[in-house]
Amino acid sequence: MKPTDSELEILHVLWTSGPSTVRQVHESLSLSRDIGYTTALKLMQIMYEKGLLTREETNRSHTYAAAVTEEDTQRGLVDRFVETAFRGSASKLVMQVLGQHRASQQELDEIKKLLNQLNSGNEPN
Amino acid sequence: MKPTDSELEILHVLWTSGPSTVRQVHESLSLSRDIGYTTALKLMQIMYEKGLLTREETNRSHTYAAAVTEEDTQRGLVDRFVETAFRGSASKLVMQVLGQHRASQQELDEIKKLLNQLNSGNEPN
DNA sequence: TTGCAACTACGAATTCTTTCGTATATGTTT
DNA sequence: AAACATATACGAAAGAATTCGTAGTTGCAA
Repeated sequence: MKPTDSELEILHVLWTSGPSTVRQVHESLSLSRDIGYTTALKLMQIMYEKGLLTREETNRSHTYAAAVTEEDTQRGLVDRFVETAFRGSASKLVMQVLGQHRASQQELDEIKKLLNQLNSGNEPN
Repeated sequence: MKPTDSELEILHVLWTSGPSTVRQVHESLSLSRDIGYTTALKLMQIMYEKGLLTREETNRSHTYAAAVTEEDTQRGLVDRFVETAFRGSASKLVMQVLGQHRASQQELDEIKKLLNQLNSGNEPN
């Protein structure tokens, strides 16, 4: 259920580029790190067996696609992360992230808007 | 550098309870899951070798303490997590967390306050 | 002082992830 | 058709994490 880091890399390519062949995924991965073609192949085969990917088998080559959505996957990862790293305290995680990473004004505004929605019924800040 | 999940469990006990013997840590871990005494011992020995724990050796038993702070550790974990799970987008992570976990009014207020600080110089929301 | 209880050290099995080499099949080009 | 490029499948090695059994030491109690 929980994708490993390598698996996440592959999922990201597929989420971003849509259904792809091993070659395409491998080329994409190669941009950011050293990885052999058969390594990528093997990873994708295993992910297929695990149900993380679907694939369409043409004669010549297979076309793989993500079997899980980015949203669902991130939700699961966040749950796990809040639990293991912050002992369940989501707000501590949020504080930590906000304190430590630059966000654009627009992003901050979006977060504020969301907060206000979660907040509806209380006097504005 | 990156503690595993098991190592985080142990660090949490030490952060919470302060310096402890293997027995004390083991008892604490036993509350939440099945784990043998020598398993806890081995984990702590390895963490000591890795530099994650310090220890004081009395004749009879050793007293272990966390060699890293909770803050520093969480900072590192967050960095890694933002990178692997959210491709570097901290604000997406924040949105996801806020949307998916209940936070108390007080926590929401704290987050707002922090946002306003990050924001100083702009018209209030 | 003899023996029991509690402790450490260590080796080893298991499982998971990542990696790649090699064998083999299949199109394509000359 | 022969040779070449490109696919897949598969086995296996290497490294990390987790688990626990066993051996051996040490303090304490009867």
